[in-house]
Amino acid sequence: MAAQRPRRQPTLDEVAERAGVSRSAASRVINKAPHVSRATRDAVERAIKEMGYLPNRTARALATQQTGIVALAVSHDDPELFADPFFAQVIVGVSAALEETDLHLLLCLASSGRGRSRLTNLLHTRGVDGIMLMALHGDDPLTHIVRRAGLPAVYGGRPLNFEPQFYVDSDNLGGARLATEHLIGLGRTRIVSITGPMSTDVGRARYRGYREAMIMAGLTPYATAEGDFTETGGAAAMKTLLDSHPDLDAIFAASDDTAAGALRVLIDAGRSVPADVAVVGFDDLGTAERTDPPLTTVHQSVQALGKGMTRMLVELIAGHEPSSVILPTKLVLRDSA
Amino acid sequence: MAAQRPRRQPTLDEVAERAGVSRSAASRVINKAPHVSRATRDAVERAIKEMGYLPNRTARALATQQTGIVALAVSHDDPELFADPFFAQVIVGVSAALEETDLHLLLCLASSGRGRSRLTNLLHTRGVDGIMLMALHGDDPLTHIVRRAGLPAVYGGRPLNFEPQFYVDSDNLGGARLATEHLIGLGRTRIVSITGPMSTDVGRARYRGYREAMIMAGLTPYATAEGDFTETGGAAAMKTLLDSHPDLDAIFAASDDTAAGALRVLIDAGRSVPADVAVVGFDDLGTAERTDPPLTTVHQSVQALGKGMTRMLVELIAGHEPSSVILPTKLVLRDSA
DNA sequence: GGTAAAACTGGAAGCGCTTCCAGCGATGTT
DNA sequence: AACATCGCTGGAAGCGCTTCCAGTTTTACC
Repeated sequence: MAAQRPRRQPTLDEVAERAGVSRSAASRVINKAPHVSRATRDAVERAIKEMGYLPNRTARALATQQTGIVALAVSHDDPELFADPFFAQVIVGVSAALEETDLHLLLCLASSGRGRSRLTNLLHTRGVDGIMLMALHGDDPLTHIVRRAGLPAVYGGRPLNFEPQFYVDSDNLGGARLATEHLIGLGRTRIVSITGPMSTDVGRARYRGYREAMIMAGLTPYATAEGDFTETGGAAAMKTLLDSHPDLDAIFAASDDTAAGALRVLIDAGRSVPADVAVVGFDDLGTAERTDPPLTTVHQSVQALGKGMTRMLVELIAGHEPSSVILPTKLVLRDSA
Repeated sequence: MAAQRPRRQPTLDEVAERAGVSRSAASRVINKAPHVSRATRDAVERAIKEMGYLPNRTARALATQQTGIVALAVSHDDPELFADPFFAQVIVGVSAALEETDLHLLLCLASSGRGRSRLTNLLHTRGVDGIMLMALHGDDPLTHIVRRAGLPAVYGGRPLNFEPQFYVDSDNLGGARLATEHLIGLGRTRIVSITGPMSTDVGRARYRGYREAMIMAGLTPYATAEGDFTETGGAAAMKTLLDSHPDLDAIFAASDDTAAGALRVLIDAGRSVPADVAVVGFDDLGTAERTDPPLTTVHQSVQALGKGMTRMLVELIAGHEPSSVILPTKLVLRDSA
């Protein structure tokens, strides 16, 4: 048995003929355009129902110059990194928001050069109505590609090299400040930070939050080591910090995975958490609940990020001019601090 | 400053005019069709380069009746479940395979009724050339929707209610057998299984593998409790098993998350793993390395699953008739057994 | 040099839809 | 009763591409 081939769908012409009206009339009722008499509408609607008519997306797209598709591009050298629950949450958020429109989601994992050129091509061939971009490091080539294409574009998070006109971001600065203030409130003074990569805006913002909170409290940022948001990175950083500042009494980690790595090293070193050293993480995307002890952390709503980006893009496509959004973050208290 | 609107791309007509040939000639060179003189090709190619021409996807799609887009549909009542790393891996695999074609990926999270009707509509309006389906329980409405649409479709895993014509699946049966045989080889005899949901093919296949291995070895399947692939489900099942069969000495868990839950309960109950009770899981998607002790488990290559589905779909779309594939699974030894 | 075949070409007809426009009869106004 | 106004209608011209076809030119061969 061969692959089941699509059976032919009826066309608008056929519907119109059956309803005894012109194609333009039929088109009008489908698009709920004005200037359609009751009789015409009924006739067309009956024909549609009887024939099971559904307008052909492609044809409509050609006529309206709107594909009804938006892209979500994720840029990463290593496609494995896509397995980060962060992206899953973004996608869930985006999908949820899209469900209220009649747009569909095209997912581009544009890691390799090939992936990027495919994306470039997609944009220039008008394959999508707009694009959402995630996870851009310093000067990701994607930013240039997208700007050149001149399509509606929104960013999730901010790239480092320029301030995009339209973006949604979590309040990383505020969240980091919150975390640090909490540690300070606990009476800790020798608070260190394991940062994210300084080549990213997130990394820097969270570091700045820590720093600012310390200074505001009249403390000096005690020490810092750069991590990379991963558990192993966190563990490594923790080791060097423990070497250089053995008397540290609290840690602000730029991500929960980082904190998890730190936790492991800390326990191995015989420190008890939170008694000897308090630690707070950032993200709250699952890891935080699974560590031992569970992490006090800064929660960011990644689904909200996805929703926000989507709504913003929809606005842009509709020709409006949305303004960028910073989503609030909040402290979640668990056992590690 | 307003949203940057797309600047007009040159059309094929303009290219043709500039090259001094007819539109059909220009089209031929673009599609590398035969019967094009050297002179014509050069002229057109120069014009293309000079004007930065790229063919409009939608127009081409309308003319060829091929959108160049394939859908990946994920069906789940709870969109949160999409956060399972399983899906991320599938997507990575699919993307990788797609990169060698000029197809793009449309992602459908068709959970709610609304999501499903959007998908139905997408299929019937010929918005995609084919579809890949994941994670279908017993009689997911999606299967009917897809069959009715009559588009090329491939399944990842097998639904319960019918044997799809085209699918890619992991060798769940064989893997479960492998795991159980390993436990038997360790000299364990009172081996229990925490299964997956019996409303899924995966759940059943893994159970059957366990059962068959036991019987083949002349043992009787010692006891069984139904889980749901989650950690909490695993923990609950473990408790009941520990109550009813306190002398159990090994566990085959139908997933690593299940095993993780079981592990927790086991440790809390004072049993040591693997000394008192050996446990092996299934999946090897990250969890297995993070438990304490790390899990011996059955590895399945989910990326390969994604790639396989994609290649199969591409074949189908091309009009060929691929045959379904069962991907091998293998035992990965860690510390829990 | 004459013929048949092959290579090339442009015109035109689609693909299935939207939308502009001119034309029509039915209302509303003095 | 004459006029402007409005709602409704179908014809026709797109949207930007592919592809069939008939016609023209080249080539190959005797």
